[in-house]
Amino acid sequence: MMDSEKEFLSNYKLSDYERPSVTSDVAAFMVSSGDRENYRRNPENKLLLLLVKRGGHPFKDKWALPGGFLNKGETIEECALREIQEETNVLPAAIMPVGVFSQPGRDPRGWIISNLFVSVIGEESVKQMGCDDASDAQWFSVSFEGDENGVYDLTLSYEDVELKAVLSEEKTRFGRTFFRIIDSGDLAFDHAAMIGMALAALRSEAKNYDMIFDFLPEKFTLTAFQKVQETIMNVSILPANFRRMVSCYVEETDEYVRGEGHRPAKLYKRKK
Amino acid sequence: MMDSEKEFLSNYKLSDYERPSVTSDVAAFMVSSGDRENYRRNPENKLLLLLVKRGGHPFKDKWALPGGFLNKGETIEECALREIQEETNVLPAAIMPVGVFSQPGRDPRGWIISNLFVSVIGEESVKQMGCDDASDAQWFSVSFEGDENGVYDLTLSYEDVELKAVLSEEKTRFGRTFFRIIDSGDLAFDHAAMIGMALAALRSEAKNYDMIFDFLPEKFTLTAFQKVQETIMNVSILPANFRRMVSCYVEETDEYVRGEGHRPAKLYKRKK
DNA sequence: CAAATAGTGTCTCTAAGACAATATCAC
DNA sequence: GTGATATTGTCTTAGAGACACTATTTG
Repeated sequence: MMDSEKEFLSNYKLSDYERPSVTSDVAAFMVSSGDRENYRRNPENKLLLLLVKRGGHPFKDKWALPGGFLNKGETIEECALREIQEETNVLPAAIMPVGVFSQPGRDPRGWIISNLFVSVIGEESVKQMGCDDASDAQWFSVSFEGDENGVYDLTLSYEDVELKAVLSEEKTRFGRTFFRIIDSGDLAFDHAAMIGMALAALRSEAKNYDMIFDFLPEKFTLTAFQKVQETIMNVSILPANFRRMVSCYVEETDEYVRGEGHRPAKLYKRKK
Repeated sequence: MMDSEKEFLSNYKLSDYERPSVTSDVAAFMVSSGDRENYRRNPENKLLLLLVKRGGHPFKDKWALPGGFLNKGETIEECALREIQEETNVLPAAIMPVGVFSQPGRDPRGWIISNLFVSVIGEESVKQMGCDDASDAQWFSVSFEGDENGVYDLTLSYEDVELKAVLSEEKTRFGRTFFRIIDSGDLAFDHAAMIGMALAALRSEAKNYDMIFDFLPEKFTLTAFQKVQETIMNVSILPANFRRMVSCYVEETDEYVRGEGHRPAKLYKRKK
């Protein structure tokens, strides 16, 4: 007879059942300001996603989201932060949970459940760390557009590497969107579907402006702010309206950006 | 030397690392129409949550969300649906993922990660299955209100059982809300925090109207629709405005509800 | 008729989109 | 001055909240 909880727990064994391995994978995004085509024109922005080239089987030489196995004593969030720091040397300010992937057979190595996160990294912090072109981790520029039937083309490109995947958008009864893989391209595992969900989560979150600050340095112009928003959402916004909408989230500084070949822009910072 | 992926996988072993146990837990909600205080007055609604009384250690005789361990070969969603069906004999139309709880030490039995889902069950289907008062599974009526400091009182009551927990609302950098337990009341594990998150997810989702239909029978009056919405969101809405807002989600039938002591109401059904 | 809910019409206010106009710099 | 961005002002429109009003039934 075991009466006390203490006694019960000291005799308790979890190990009779088979257990899955658990991973955290991260879709880390960055917005980079590209080159300017003209000395006085503002640069175009690109949305970048970090991928790592797999060195071993399975999916050897294919590209995958960074991630790794959960260690005992850490949360899945800590695991995600650790993995992204190992790849980039940057510790992101925050990560956002996107979903759990537990479909049997999704990983040929066995029973593996993956927790997907989105993280946002500022261009500044990545530049400081330098970028090793020979590394197996690279930032790919993202293009993700859907047609009226919910078929999305995902194109990821970095120098002469171009990964193309095709996804089909599905809705759950609760209105959540997820993606079914039509063509995985050269992406490992079910990571094409993960990237789709991560992009959808990123775009939906970007409406709140709050997360946009993670892409920006401490002080920024409203135009830079707007370009980041437009790049993520893949839309264009009239400057007058954008300024009105974000006015309650930012406050002026007394600094300006000069020497750009046109009217100087006031620098703002996040309010509160 | 292993060159082929096939060869690699046939030799691959996942079992060298310790692995966590994984569960799916479900916050199953129902809206019941209570008694009417007056022969011609419409009944008040109550939001109900299904809890099970724990028969064994740990947390023996405390109340918990229904849930159980993930089996090999099923997704966490299938596991959640299976668990809710085992407890209620009802298979919900849909479940919604809410979050993953992986804090070390959250379960005294060991390393256990829990996937939380919300499900919505129609009053009709529960009534059909009958309700066993001697069962260890019971529907508790929910009260969940916060003050201006983000401190929430969660009260769950069923007959003479009253569970009271206190939670503090926290925001992640990405604007997600979660809850820290101040006082767990008589709820097992970290389930008080889970219930808080489930309620927040339910309320946020209820804004879309879509999920409200899962609480309703196939044909319903607009007033019934509105009461469900008001019960979940804990707000009150002017009928004229509510009708305007939902008009695009419903379509008329030619049936009426008569004999209620006042003007008959037209029955509607979900559009498309 | 009284009590209650069912259902409609319309005023106002606000937030977002469109667009015009002005301001200011580097060259 | 020219070419570019920065910044402001205002018209319009869509949607939500408030509220007054009418309609219909049962006891």
